[in-house]
Amino acid sequence: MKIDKNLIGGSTILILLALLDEKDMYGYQIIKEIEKRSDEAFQFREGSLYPVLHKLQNNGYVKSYMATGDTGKSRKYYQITKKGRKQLKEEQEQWNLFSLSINKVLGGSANAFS
Amino acid sequence: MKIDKNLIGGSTILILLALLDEKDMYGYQIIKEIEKRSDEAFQFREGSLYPVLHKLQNNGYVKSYMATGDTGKSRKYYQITKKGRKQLKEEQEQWNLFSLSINKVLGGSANAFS
DNA sequence: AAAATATACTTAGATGTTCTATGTATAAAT
DNA sequence: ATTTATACATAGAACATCTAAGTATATTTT
Repeated sequence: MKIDKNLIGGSTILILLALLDEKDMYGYQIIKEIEKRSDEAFQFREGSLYPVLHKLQNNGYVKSYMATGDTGKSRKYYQITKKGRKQLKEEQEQWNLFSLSINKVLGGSANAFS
Repeated sequence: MKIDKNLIGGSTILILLALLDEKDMYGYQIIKEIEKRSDEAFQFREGSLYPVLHKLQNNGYVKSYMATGDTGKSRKYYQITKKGRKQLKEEQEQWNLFSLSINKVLGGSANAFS
């Protein structure tokens, strides 16, 4: 099953910063990695992802550099910054609280998660 | 802490249908109930909630009726429909998968949820 | 009694975000 | 040689939410 786009929307930045906190990655690689890890539940298109990466860079959460890897292709790698790591921590706390709160609100419902 | 609006956005319909699956409620009551259950983490404004209720009604997920309760004030109660309950089930499955997938993606990160 | 606050619903328009669609270009596979 | 996968980019469309304002009644405070 594919997940409704506007569920994912709010957590895009969390996902991106979490991945880049592991290692530097380039855009296309991020798309493939997210697909793989989520068993295809999350699917980003380039037109959706790249503008977000640019926004992250404008906000100072990541910086980028060009590099040519083992292949001949030139790639734009993104690297998380100190400010980005701080933001990541904030986003993780937000996610934990959000997830908890949803369960609280649905908790009153007798057959939630039935 | 208050939760970032665009995290909540994607799950608004899930929350509303889950509440209305418990009992009929009117708009203002829904706002207060969500605040209470989430310990103020979720805060909807009227201008955000009412249009969503109207959309739910247009989609046939809820129907509404006017009623004057114990007070003299006239209120518009919303009631979930059969179609709405079907949608609720779908939204719950989506939420479960979404929540799981986020954890999968973040799972690779050494200090996720640290 | 008057004023202020809480309750209750509504909508127009601004804002913001994502998606579609399209373009460019190279490397690998058929 | 042609197709597919890789790789980045952006304009404009489409969509959703929020702000702000308006209306009206009931309750509480002064």
